[in-house]
Amino acid sequence: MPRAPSFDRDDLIERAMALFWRKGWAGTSLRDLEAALNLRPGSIYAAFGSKEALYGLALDRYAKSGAARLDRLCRDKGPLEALKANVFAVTVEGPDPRRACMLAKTLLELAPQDSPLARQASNHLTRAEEGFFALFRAAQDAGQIAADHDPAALARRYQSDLMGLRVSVERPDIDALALVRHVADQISALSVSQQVKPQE
Amino acid sequence: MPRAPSFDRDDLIERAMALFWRKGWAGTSLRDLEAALNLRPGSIYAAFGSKEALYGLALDRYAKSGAARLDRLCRDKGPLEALKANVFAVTVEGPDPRRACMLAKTLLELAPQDSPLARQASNHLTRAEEGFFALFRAAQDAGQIAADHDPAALARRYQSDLMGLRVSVERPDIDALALVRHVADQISALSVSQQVKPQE
DNA sequence: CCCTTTCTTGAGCGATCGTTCAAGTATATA
DNA sequence: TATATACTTGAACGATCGCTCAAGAAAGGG
Repeated sequence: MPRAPSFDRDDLIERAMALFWRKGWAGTSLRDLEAALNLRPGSIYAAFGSKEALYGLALDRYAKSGAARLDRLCRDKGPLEALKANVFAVTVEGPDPRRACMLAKTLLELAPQDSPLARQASNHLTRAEEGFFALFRAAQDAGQIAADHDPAALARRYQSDLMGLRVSVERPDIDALALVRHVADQISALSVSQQVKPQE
Repeated sequence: MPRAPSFDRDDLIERAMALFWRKGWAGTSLRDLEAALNLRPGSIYAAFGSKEALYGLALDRYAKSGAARLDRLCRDKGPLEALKANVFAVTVEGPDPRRACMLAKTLLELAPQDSPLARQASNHLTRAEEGFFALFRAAQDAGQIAADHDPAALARRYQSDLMGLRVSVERPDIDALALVRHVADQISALSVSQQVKPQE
């Protein structure tokens, strides 16, 4: 049993994720990956099989780290404050701010060509929405959100708002903080009953 | 002065726009364009100069048609109802529903590589936001929106919400109508004073 | 009619894409 | 130390990319 691989597989996926996230699927060439991973093409294909498979692993890694961040925030601050803090975390704070969601970018780029990666991204988004739902329901159970709000609707809306925010903050000429605060304040406003009923 | 071009330039740009919008910049090859425009490469380059120049014309066309739709809605329904109707028009109704905004797709795909097309898309988004601002202010002047709302903040937020919605509705497995209604209802709720002040 | 001017064609350019694989290199076991 | 078994390398493959250009086709003016 000779010769172990000289690289750390997790570290490679992490670096591939950063590259794919920033430059997109078509914008990232195998040559780019070779440089970022410091690996020759043969090694990349031996380790991951294809560019598509590596992208899939990067997607999984991205989704997992997002869920982990939300869990951490919830343990520290409780459900409602976690949802609020998460908005700031993915837009104006943190190590990777001002970047659109990788799942959204994947969906927009690859859904038109029916790529399995688009379905994978959509599945991750569904699971993320379920996570938001759990937090909104917990917040409601704790009395932090008025009883006449629907946690499922809030979760759907929260995710949509987050994606819109994260597209917006990629623009160079926008007041990101003001926009993010506007969304965060609306989450705080959920503590009181909604003002206007949905129209028939 | 012999031989006029056998094609309608506006029609070509329209068809190129539809293709670029759906498949993106990198996802649309010159071969795809040749087929969609029924033109050989020489003619395309004689007429437009480059793939990039044609994409730029498609972006302008896209932005212009969006502004025209909003103007039309405003004439028919007044400012606030136009903003509401526009949400439905670009998501669940119309001839091109369930498609993300072409400006947003351009921004996400090309901003990382500092393409002039990304700047062009961002400029169009800024002008669209100014259009939203004008309508929110008009609605406020007409008494349709409570006085303590800031039209600039509403316009910024409206655009962000719209981009989020339009990413969301590209997903196959989402209740688009419920989500869109949630956003539209919130616009209706602007008629009453905001409940919670922004935190310091 | 011919001539001039413009538009149209499509073969094919160099570059780059994702990918393969035979050859070389390094390490644990015997 | 010798051998077996991986891991690593990088040249190069066929396909496709955006794009060019010389040659052919079409239409008004004489």
